[in-house]
Amino acid sequence: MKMTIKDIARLADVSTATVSKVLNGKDEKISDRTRNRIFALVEEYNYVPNRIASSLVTKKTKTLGLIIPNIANPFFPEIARGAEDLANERGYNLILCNTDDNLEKEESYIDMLEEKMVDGIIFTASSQRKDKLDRLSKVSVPVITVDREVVGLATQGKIVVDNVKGAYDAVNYLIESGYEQIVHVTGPMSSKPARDRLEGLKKALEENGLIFNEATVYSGEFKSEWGYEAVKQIFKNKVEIDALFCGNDLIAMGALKALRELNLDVPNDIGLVGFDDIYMAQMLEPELTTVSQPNYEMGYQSAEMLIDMIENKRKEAKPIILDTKLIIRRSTKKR
Amino acid sequence: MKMTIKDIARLADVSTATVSKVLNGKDEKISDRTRNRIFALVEEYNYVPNRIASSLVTKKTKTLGLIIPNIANPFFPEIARGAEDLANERGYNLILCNTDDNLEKEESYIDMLEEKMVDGIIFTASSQRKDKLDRLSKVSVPVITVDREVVGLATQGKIVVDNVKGAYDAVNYLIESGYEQIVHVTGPMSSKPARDRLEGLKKALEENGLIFNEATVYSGEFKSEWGYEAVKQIFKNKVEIDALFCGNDLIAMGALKALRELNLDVPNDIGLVGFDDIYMAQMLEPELTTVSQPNYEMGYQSAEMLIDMIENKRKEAKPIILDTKLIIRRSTKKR
DNA sequence: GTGAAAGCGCTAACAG
DNA sequence: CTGTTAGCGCTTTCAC
Repeated sequence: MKMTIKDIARLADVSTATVSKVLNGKDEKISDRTRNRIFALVEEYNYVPNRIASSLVTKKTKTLGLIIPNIANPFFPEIARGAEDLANERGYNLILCNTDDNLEKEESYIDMLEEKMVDGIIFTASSQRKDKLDRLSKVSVPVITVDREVVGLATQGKIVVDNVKGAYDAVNYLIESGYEQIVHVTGPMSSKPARDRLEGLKKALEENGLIFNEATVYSGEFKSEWGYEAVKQIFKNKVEIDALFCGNDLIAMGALKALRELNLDVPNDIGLVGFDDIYMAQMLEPELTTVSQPNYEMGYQSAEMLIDMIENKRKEAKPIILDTKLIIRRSTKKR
Repeated sequence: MKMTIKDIARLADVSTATVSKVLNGKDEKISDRTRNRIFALVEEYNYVPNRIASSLVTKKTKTLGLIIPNIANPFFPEIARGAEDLANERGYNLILCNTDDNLEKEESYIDMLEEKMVDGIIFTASSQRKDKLDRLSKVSVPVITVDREVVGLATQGKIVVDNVKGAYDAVNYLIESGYEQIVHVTGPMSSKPARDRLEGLKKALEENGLIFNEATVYSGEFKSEWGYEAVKQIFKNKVEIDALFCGNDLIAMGALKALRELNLDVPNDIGLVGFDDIYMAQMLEPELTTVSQPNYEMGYQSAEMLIDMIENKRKEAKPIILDTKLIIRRSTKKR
């Protein structure tokens, strides 16, 4: 039978208030005798406090929502793990929500999370269109946006990576290595990271006196299938291209597969660079040169920022911009 | 300001009981007029019901716990995704817990989940030792164990994969292909899947008239690092070996890397087979022959079984044993 | 059709 | 040092 605080109180011959104080460590003025008696009873009867009941009065659930497009996408597990680790350290739990980049699912999860009275939400948005996301601006708990920021959502916390610089570094490195005809295969331009990475690419080209050509950008999805398809498409016609800068590692993986089928050697015929440094990147043959994103760190810091906001340890949430790092492996070489 | 059911009741000039009924669809005998009035108010004032409060009375949280070793391990995201999908379909949420195969963390998460009154738990255990897991047998909600069963935990639901058969098929195929000196690099023997896969290996050897030799089993961890290290270890001495059957794909990936460094060709010098068919397997060079596990399905079915149990739609939970499938790719060949 | 009232299990003043 | 009391926001009989 399930024990309640009342049962323990009765058995210990004290009031529920006393038990509550002891259990919550607010027991400076409780005698050791009763404290010990209570703990013994709790142990003996295997009493488990009902946090639902206490949440109802404290208005804190110690639960956060984590809204991401898809945990099965290798980009997100590290973020989730980082967030969960920090949350756990601070005594919070995480509710996992997969949206498939679908606005309706996003809104429905936000509703559920609010109903369950989560203390805050970590959110990787599918869309940048503020108007579509006005549901988000009505949320009554703190929200941290991670990776893909929601433009126009001013009041909330934000953790992003410097995608412009990351792409700039990568392309710069390609050019320095002697690659000259760089094609960019990337995700949808509705996504901020895709736009930022494109911007970094342009900047690097310009600074090196190369002209940017719209036609060298293949925008599709952040998936390996798209990388594969794009490469097949690109090489259907005779083209002059010696390097592929991919919007993320999944695209690069698909591209690599297609290049192999086309009997093109990486890095000798074509230099290949990805973005993200997912675990897989180092397992490819050749190992993939890529731009590493601190995913675990992003998750960890987003949870930290969020909990700080919840507990008022941080008044104003200024955006955190994390640095990327170019990881040079064997899919590129000096020529 | 946050609306409560009282506010809506007052505004609609009805009792909270009526509002509650309408909101929960128990409104057969409520007039359309009041029903509509209530819905209008809910809309207008953006009323969000407090599920914490209702959980307190209904004793249902519509929340499940998902306890896994590590979401960053590529084996688990698919399971998590499957479980979350079904949960979402049925109106449940999932709390994510990473244990790192650590018993203490497992117990602490179980405690947290019970305190938060989850309706059930999906659990991938780190250990098979029943005695150490007696915390689990005291849990007051339904538990489904996935992938790694907890021996001796009779009353609960169970979803596993036929690891014996999976391994048997793989090794049988290796032998049929002409490989004869098969070494097994696998995870810890404290894990049931590792033991079962070893059993399948033995069975296949025996049936083919080959003798099994303890010394050909390298038991370590289910990680790529171990696969790498094991191969280096194996080839330190002159050895006769023409195939590597790995306990999982991560191990196979590490092994592949080491083999490459040793200038051994896969599949010509060495045939390589993994287990799991994680997404990465098809991206390797050569693409990895492996035993596919229905991970998404496992997650999905475990959540389904669990929710059925919670809602009494399933009285007794008989174990579900899912089939594996040998996926032949280019890391093995007929010789 | 609808409402009054009791209570879910806990915390938080405040009083003593 | 400890207990009394009054809720938290909701659901659920049962009565009208």
